[in-house]
Amino acid sequence: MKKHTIKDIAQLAGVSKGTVDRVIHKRGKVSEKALEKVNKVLAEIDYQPNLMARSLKNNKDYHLCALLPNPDIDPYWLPCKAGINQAFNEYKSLGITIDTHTFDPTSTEDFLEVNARVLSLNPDAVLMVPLFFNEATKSIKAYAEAEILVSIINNRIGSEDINNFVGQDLFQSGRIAARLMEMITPKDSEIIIAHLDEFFHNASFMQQKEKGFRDYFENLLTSNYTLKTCNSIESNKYKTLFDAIDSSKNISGIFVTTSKTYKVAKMVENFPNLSIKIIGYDLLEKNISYLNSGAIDFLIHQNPKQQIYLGLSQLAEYFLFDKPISEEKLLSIDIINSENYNSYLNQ
Amino acid sequence: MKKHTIKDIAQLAGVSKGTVDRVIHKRGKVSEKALEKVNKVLAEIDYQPNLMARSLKNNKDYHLCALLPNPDIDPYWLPCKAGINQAFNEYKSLGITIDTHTFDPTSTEDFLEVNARVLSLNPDAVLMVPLFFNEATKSIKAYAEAEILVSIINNRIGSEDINNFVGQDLFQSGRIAARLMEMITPKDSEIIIAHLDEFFHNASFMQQKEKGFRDYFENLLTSNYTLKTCNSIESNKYKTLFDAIDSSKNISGIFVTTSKTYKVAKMVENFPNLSIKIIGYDLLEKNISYLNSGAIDFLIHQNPKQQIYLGLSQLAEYFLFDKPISEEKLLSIDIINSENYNSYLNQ
DNA sequence: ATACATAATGTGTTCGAACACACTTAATAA
DNA sequence: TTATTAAGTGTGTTCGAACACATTATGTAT
Repeated sequence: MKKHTIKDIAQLAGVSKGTVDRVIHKRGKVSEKALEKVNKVLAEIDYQPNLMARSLKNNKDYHLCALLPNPDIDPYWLPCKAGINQAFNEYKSLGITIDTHTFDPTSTEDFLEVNARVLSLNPDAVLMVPLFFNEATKSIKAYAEAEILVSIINNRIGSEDINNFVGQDLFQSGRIAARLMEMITPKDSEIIIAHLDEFFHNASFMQQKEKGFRDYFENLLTSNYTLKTCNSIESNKYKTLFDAIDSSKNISGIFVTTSKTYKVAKMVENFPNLSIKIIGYDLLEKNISYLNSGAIDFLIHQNPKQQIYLGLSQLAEYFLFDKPISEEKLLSIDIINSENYNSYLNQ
Repeated sequence: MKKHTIKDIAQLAGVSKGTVDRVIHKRGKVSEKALEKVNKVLAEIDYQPNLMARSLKNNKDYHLCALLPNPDIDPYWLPCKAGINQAFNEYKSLGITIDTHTFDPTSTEDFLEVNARVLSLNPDAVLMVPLFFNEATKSIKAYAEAEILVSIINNRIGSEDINNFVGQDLFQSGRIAARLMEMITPKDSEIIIAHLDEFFHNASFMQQKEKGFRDYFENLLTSNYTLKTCNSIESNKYKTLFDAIDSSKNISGIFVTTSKTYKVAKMVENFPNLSIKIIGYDLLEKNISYLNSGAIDFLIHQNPKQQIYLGLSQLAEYFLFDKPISEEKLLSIDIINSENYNSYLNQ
């Protein structure tokens, strides 16, 4: 398993390295005889170009922009900073620069504005959380026209100009929650699917989870749960959810489709006589605290840190080593309880 | 954030690149005046050597050996092949070769023999599953004397000559199982901890899981489960476990500390009147099949593929880019049910 | 002052791929 | 026949770090 260089091949084929180079890169200007000689050698050996040398010769700096919601407004995005740093440290000595731009997740205007700013920086690629469908589609088109690669994470939206998606299968995520819920609640009891989010843009993602959740229970032959959906928003102090619990004293579980699971855990404290199991999303500090106290039973980990790290590293390796970018990278969907959350925080 | 090269630094400091090189590598033969000038420049800028150039100049081939139990004998190790391939493909163009050596997990002699063979190959590093404590310790010492790096995965054993461990916290893994078991079994019922393994060397690892499992239940204030330990081996058709279930009609759960969980699921089919929850280990085909049928409730994923991949890639990046090797890398401990196993198989 | 050692410094080459450029050959037109 | 073009081929340089080697300064002994 010797390592062959272009020089080796040239010698074996009895031509110069220039000719070998032209054959390999199909630059033409090669006689049939020479082409044949080189191809014969190439067929015999397994030529693997030295990526270090290639990359050194190229010696370009690549500029990536990460575009995500402001973690101060939605703490779900907090771990992303660590993911970006990890990618930054890994690739900074290889000619990759990464900078972060955050936008207000409550404002489509801000989203567009930040995108315009990023576009004007003319980076080589953008990694974006496409929170708002219409605005994201528009921005992505603009990037494509400027020949800027676009990867998206967390929320899958369709577009021909997207090179790469990293995230989870939300429908399946709902099914996982349903299976867990089935295991810890009494048969045929009543379960609430709670959508807690002031951000309307999350609607479609919450619904995918709900669909998966309902799908699981609909296909259960051995039991007959009652599922109720409840939309509830903070500005209303989540009154709809409170009323739903209050009116029916038969609720055994609540599936919270967003990271605001801790709000539900807190609310349930008002009903000490009820035994309500709670399954929700994301390793926010407050969620973990309720997980530890037993108020929350399971969390599903959407792993924003890993999402952004994988998205960035795919882009970096594409530029540096020509590695193909996978169109879609689905992360594992992690089930979290009070005993294993710690093993994920240190990842 | 300009990229500085040695030539840049030389120019800024008013010396030659040779002098800068001597300062950076502390090779001596530099006058105090020159040293000062160069250090001043180095303090001002953030010099990051170009790893591509460094690695190209080095242009060494590094040889890694992976040493693991034969997957045909213990299917737990089956996914490792994919992990090795992944690392191989990632690093083959960068001058890393990896070859795999398997040993019979029932034979300490074979383990020693394979280790001797690997030693005679004189690789740069060995990634080993140290199945047998004494024999592994001995082999590791031999590698260290030959100045061969040693990483271990899956089973942590202590030794000064080990550079790196990748695996899981088995005690915590037992606690996770316990928490799950608590959630799906009635209070104060009887639970069996089943050690199913013909390989005596696994004893200590099974015991760590048992300790964690018991630790969780011992610290429970609100309930009082009865835990029984049961060692059972195949050559005896797992009769001890059968008798344990048969004698007490009050068993609500079995925690299987090995990947042979499917054996227990199969056995429980003989007791259709009992409702016994089963929690065990590893994504073997047979285990997944019982997970789908509902006979197994949870599996804990020990992720052998990821373990071996991470171990190998740490070694590769150490040789190629001088990245420090972390002494210990603890993987997340994944909880698997019938709905999320698929998201792990595609990782 | 000259010879000679040693310290200090600078220059040149290498790694492999990529590509610019110079050169050779053959073919065609004037 | 000579000039001209195009096709084909080979040579040389670059990327940045590492290090061998050549060269220059500085000192000490004779």
